[in-house]
Amino acid sequence: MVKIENSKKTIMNLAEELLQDRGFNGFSYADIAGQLGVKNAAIHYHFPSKEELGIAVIRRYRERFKLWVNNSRIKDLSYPEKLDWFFNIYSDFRVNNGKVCLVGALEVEFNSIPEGLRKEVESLNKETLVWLEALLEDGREAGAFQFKGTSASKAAVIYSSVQGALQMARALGTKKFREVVEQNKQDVLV
Amino acid sequence: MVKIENSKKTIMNLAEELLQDRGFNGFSYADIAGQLGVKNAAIHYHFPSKEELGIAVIRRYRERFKLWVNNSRIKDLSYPEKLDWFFNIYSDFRVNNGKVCLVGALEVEFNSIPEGLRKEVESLNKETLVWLEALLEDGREAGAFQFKGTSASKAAVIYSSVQGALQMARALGTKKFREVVEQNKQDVLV
DNA sequence: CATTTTACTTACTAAGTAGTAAGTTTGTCA
DNA sequence: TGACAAACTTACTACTTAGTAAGTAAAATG
Repeated sequence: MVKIENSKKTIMNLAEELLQDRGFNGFSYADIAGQLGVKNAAIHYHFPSKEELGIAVIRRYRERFKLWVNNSRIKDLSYPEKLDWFFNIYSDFRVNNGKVCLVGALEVEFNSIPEGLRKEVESLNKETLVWLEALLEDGREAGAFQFKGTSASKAAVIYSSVQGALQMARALGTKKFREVVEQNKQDVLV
Repeated sequence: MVKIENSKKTIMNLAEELLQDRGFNGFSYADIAGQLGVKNAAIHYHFPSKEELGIAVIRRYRERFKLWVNNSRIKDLSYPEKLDWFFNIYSDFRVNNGKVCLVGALEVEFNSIPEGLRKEVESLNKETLVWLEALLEDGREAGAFQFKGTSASKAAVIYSSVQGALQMARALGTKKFREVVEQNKQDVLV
């Protein structure tokens, strides 16, 4: 018997990577078990269904995001620095094996994933937009940002473009992703 | 024996819809055969492998785009009208059963689709960006558009954001997609 | 030390996957 | 009318999928 240390966490880490690499329909329990050197059923012991595994991964991601944005290390940054921090989340995805955003990946498969997963994706998407919208709103009032339209619609453009750019970079390379980030920054920084 | 009229075309139409609805790994030959009322093998007769079917669909889409942009009905439009035409392609996707962009869908699955398909996606993505970049470049010179940065990077932001917004609309609704289109227009129109 | 709980393996099911080979029906054309 | 090709069906293979039930080994607990 092969024992995994910190089983649940390790399985979720792998599932998260696979999700960002191939999407929900693109990986199987066998992929996870294989990489960990255990049998399929060992994964089912910790996460009876694939839906539960997916939900656990996104729920953890949501918690992580909540912790980050409420952490003083990020809360005390200037407005442009906060925006940079946001872009860097996705730059790290790109650099780290060409991952895409969890939200985008699961929304492409939205019509073929379980209900519970869809709800989690919706929540994560909303929470991210709410944070970004507040940043843009406050930053504009403080004179750090400038842009036309509402901060809600500008947040939607920025988030959706970063999401799309991570996907585009799969076909066109990292340079294309960086182009999108730099253009977005130019578009809002005073 | 059930005969399909215009078999190849009908199969490609269905495959395109399924691709935009669930992605490449999200549909099977059985889905197509079932909807057409024929057997699996009938699909294999026209498209021996799933890769060939996928390639055929994207190649046809590329041809269609080429024909459109070279058609006088679009070529003779004003710069803002051309931009509107571009956005309307994707608005139609959204309205028509919440489809997403072929490029985005296949780039999410990029690491788990056949080689030949990846090359087609890359080509379609490039061709779209080249057209949009030229529109922005010429429109800016003519005084119809204004934006910071290069027309290449602005084209990348617009295209990736529309791609991302179609996905986002799956979780957050059509309103969110429209928000992104309107914001993009405000960002470039003088 | 005995018992129970945790974390796995073995062995399986039922369903779905792409793909193939051989046979059948139907329309076309010489 | 006969031959042939096009467009299917039947019947199958080999493989992968999520998920389950029963058994085992090791660690924790009393």
